[in-house]
Amino acid sequence: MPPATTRSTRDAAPQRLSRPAQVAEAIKSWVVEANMKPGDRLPNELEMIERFGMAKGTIREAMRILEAQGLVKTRTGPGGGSFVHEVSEARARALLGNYFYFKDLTVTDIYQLRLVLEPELAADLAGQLSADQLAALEANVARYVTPPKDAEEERQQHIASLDFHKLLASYAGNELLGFLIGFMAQMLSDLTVMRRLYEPRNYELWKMGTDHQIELITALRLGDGPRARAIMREHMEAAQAFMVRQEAEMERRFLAGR
Amino acid sequence: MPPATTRSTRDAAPQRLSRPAQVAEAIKSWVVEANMKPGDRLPNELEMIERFGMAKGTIREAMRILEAQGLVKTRTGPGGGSFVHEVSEARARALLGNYFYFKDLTVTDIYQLRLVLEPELAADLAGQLSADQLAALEANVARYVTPPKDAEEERQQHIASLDFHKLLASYAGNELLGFLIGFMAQMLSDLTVMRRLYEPRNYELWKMGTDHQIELITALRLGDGPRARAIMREHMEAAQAFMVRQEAEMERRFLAGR
DNA sequence: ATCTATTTGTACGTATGTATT
DNA sequence: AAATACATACGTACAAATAGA
Repeated sequence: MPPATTRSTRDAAPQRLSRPAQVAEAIKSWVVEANMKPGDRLPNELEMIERFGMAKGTIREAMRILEAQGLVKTRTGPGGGSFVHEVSEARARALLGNYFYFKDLTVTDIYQLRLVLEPELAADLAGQLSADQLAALEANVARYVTPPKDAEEERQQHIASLDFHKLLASYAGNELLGFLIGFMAQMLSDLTVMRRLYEPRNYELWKMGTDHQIELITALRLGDGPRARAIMREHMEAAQAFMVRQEAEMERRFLAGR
Repeated sequence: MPPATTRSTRDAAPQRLSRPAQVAEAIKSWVVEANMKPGDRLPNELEMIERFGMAKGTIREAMRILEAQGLVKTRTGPGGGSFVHEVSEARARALLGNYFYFKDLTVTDIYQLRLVLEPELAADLAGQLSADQLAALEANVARYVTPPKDAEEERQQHIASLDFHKLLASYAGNELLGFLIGFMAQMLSDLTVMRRLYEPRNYELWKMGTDHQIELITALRLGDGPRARAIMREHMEAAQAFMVRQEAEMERRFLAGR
């Protein structure tokens, strides 16, 4: 382990960090330099106390910082301790969601991105999915093949249809693209969908949405990239029109992240 | 403040949280429910200790968790304490960067997104920028109007030209789009650009890059959205070809976040 | 099933540091 | 300069969890 004077991964932050934060940064750069992998064990509390020459509480606060960032997990008991941990997607979403909590993202903002990114993903995935993955997509669509009876069911189906996109995102070869699409779907799920429930059930729109997804699965199975892209694009345009009409507002809350 | 039993913003995480984590979550949902804004003050340590009926260390660890997530800042001294804080962009980038630390993002992955997102932003900004903003962009380009003399200068210019995109990102009306473009530029800046320095200075490429940016500024000033989009698209295609040729690898390290 | 060893988790008292008035 | 109001850090004692004998 490097000396406690190792302050930061970069000199970009000239601020005086609190001691726990310094310790946390030191551990981070140690993890990088030692090329530690998820599952690798960090020194235990007592060792840390000795090596850094700091009190127990200070070390514990440092570990909490790393834990909050999703970089370590800690277990009690024999063989316990702190372990390097791969930041989970859920955590990353939550952390990024915190950033946007104070901004006021609109549905329009999100759809501006979905409109170009979702078709991109669809084209990528054409011909790349396993039978299992295609089946999972079909099973998801099955959750909303019947038109909704009431507003509540419509709400649930809307959430479920967003799961379709999360599923696709999880198959992405490009992890950045996959993460973003999953993040946006999560944000939309967390909307107070239809805060004012517009009464006119829109059968046409529901029909179009599910049809798009079914056609999309076919195109993906056949490996027809251009067609998958075009269908997704249409799907997004329809969804956008729907969402914007609802004037749905982003619900301001913090996401949960394990 | 809600009772300490308020565990999480959502019941999505069935895990047993540590007490500090519970306290942190309770405070978060309290901030949301009380609709607190950045700058608002949280109860001080002693009050927290009393309200949650927990020891000082536990409370402090909780505050550290929130601090690590960028949601609060703490000051010592009279009138000090913990304050709600808007998550900074730098912090959000760092936190998201941690997630990708364990994935192996390639330059190709990033460019797949830049290729569609940067032109989108360029089109948005056409006719929207103030004289100051346009001047700032021009000033940035001025940092690399002269061809690089050596590999080191080429590296610096490359970083500087990424700043051009960060600048554009900061002007974005769509905060999600702006954040992403800034994030990607940051990731690229952090690359070990040219780990193997290819010796053939490529004057043509350098020329094309700066010309694109100069033309782009003109299109933005004139409010010609389609043209701005087209130029940026070309710019991205050229940059992608360059980067991929360098076979640049992502440097695995943690970003700094204030 | 019980004990035991290991390691984190919680509690609390005290002293120090820091910024405001 | 001094008093005040806060967080910060330390050290110790004990509680809880978990794996293995």
